[in-house]
Amino acid sequence: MLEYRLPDLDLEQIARSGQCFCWRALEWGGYGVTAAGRYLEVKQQGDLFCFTCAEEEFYAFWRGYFDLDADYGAVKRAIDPEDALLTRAAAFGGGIRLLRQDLWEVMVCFLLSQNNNITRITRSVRLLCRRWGEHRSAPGTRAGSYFTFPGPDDLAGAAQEDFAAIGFGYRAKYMAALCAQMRDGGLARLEAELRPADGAQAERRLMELYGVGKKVADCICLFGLHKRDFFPVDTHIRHVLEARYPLGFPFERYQGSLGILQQYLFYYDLYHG
DNA sequence: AGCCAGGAAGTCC
DNA sequence: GGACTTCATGGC
Repeated sequence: MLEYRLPDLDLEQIARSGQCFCWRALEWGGYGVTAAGRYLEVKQQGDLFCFTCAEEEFYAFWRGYFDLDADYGAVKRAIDPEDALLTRAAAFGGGIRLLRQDLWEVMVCFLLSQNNNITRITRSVRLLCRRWGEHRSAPGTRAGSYFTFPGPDDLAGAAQEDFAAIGFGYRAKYMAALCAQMRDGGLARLEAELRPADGAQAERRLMELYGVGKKVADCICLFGLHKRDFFPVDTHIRHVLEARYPLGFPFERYQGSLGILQQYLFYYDLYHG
């Protein structure tokens, strides 16, 4: 059990932020986090966090996952104090961080996200993992075991109908096509192409995938490739931009952290009273 | 309480 | 511009 005091981090906000769909709220107040074949339980009390992993694994993986090397306080301080909405949004959802998630997991989750809601996406992902993921034991955690997120090769035996049956709806055909393309090294080749690419190239390449339009491609770039200047525009953000930034959002001013501000605005629009 | 309509982090044709 | 799957959600 590891304990750290960490700034600018709020587990509940991240869990509800809609950037990840593999977190589970546990009865005792902690969260079970599945990512890239690993599992961790973490509990927050104020700015004090208890992690179930060993220090070694924390530094090797989870520190990066939670993006703990980035200075979110600096991002918030750089917000124009005359921008009342952004200031309020950052105060309201200031515990959100951009997780460094697994690319494949993000691709699948956001392929599912179109015309869908967070609750239902989470449910579909849970069913996907339970059916095709690997059941592993997790000593030192309260749950004791977890299911990994199945990779494209794990899903070789899954048909379009199987995806439809776990709530994918009409998106099942996108998922089947994605799995077919990403099997047998396809995913590794795509990732090798995307990582070094600039934002525009990565976005264009992702949009070639069936079922991936600009919005989903932008989410994959932001959450799956950690390209921090993507600013996905969905129905909520579109509404905010139209209502609150009639002269245009100051994209140039916030180069380098646009994705974080997008998260603050999205979360604020979704949950503030 | 139980039903029903509108809507959900959009994309394809 | 219309169709698309399904279902949690809120209004009545």
